[in-house]
Amino acid sequence: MKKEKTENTENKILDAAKNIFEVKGMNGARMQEIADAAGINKAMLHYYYRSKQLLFEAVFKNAFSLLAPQLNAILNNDDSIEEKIRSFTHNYISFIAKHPYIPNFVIQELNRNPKFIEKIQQADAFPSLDKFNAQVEKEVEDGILKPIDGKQLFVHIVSLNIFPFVAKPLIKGFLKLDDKDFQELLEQRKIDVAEFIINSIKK
Amino acid sequence: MKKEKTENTENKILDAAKNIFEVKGMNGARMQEIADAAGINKAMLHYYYRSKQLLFEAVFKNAFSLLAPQLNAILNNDDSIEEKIRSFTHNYISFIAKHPYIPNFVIQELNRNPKFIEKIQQADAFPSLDKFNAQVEKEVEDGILKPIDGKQLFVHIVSLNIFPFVAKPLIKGFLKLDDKDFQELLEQRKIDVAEFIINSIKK
DNA sequence: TAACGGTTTAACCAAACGGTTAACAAAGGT
DNA sequence: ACCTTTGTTAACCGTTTGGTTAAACCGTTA
Repeated sequence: MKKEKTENTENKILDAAKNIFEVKGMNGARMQEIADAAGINKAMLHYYYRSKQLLFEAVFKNAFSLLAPQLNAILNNDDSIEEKIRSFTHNYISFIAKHPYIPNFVIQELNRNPKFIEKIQQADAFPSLDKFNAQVEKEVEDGILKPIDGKQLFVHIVSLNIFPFVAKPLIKGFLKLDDKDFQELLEQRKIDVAEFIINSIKK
Repeated sequence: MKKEKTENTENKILDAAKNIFEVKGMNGARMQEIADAAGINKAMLHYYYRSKQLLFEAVFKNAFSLLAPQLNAILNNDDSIEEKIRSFTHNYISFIAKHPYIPNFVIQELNRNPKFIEKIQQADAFPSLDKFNAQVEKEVEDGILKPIDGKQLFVHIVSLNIFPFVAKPLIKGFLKLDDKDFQELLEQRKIDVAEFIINSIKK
């Protein structure tokens, strides 16, 4: 039937485009390459998405919308800061292991065109730090945490969790690790990173 | 005189290429753009560097050779771990503020072509972690530090220091900061990051 | 001053690129 | 049966790309 065909082709395109764009970026990706990966004619890309730019934006928004809920989870639930750090660290590293190209893709493309973040900021699920900041402030007052700024703590958390994925070749090089060693390092970090953070901030 | 002219042109090319490549990457940069920025004819690029690839590699090695000594400083001097963390954090953030495009450039291009790191590993000044690891082990034994793996500590340190530069647009977006706010956040991190790490690992 | 070498330029080239077109096929409605 | 809409293809198009070429430029030297 028509409808099924349509959805199939559209999804095949988006899926192929995702794989190519996430690895090669906007500048490195070729429309012909995406068409080949999707097993269709190049003209179909334009039929469904009009231009490379629009196809790319569709892929980018998809990738970003996978990332955002992970952050929202830590920012807006009712756990204590300590629990949030533990669960986020564990979940995030597991999540990225399933989507290894997303962090680098998002960061690379946001650096290429920083205005993208403004477009996305207006979207529904864009994470807000307000609750997290207030919660840190309260736990500091209550004597649960040592004095610390919520924003800096947030940057600490995302840095420790995301950077190893973004800088994988660099870290593999410095530490002289093969792929297996690196995987084990990440596995160990699911525990170590949370301990490391909590160790530092808890009274 | 001939020699001076040569050096001038060669340097003008390398300088222009650096500015363009570091911002746009290998795929985003255009030879014509580099020639324009250098104020010379496009053919000169090929006269001096033969191909885009070779010009790019010259730029990349230059950038990497600025980064490496920063790491060697922390890894191979005779300070205590605590002193190393303090000086590295302070110096590194200052250093990158002067060369803001380098971390992202190096990481982006290493992800595009992970084999680059192998070429560079054979170079003279490539940092080695051996001394740092041994030192961490010793300070743990001596009861100065809580038990921690040197490799993980190293990843913690570089993550906390480098990631904010790489993910600048992302962090600006999440924290709703303008450029001035972000600059202040980085300035504050020169102190906060070292405190944060030491807080966690010192007995 | 004429010949030489390294340097620089304008013009050119083939390939690759994103995008368009026109014709055709398949499906649905009437 | 016929027309309309939607989906698909091959061939094509203009532009941009990295790279080349042949000739000119210019200080040096014999």
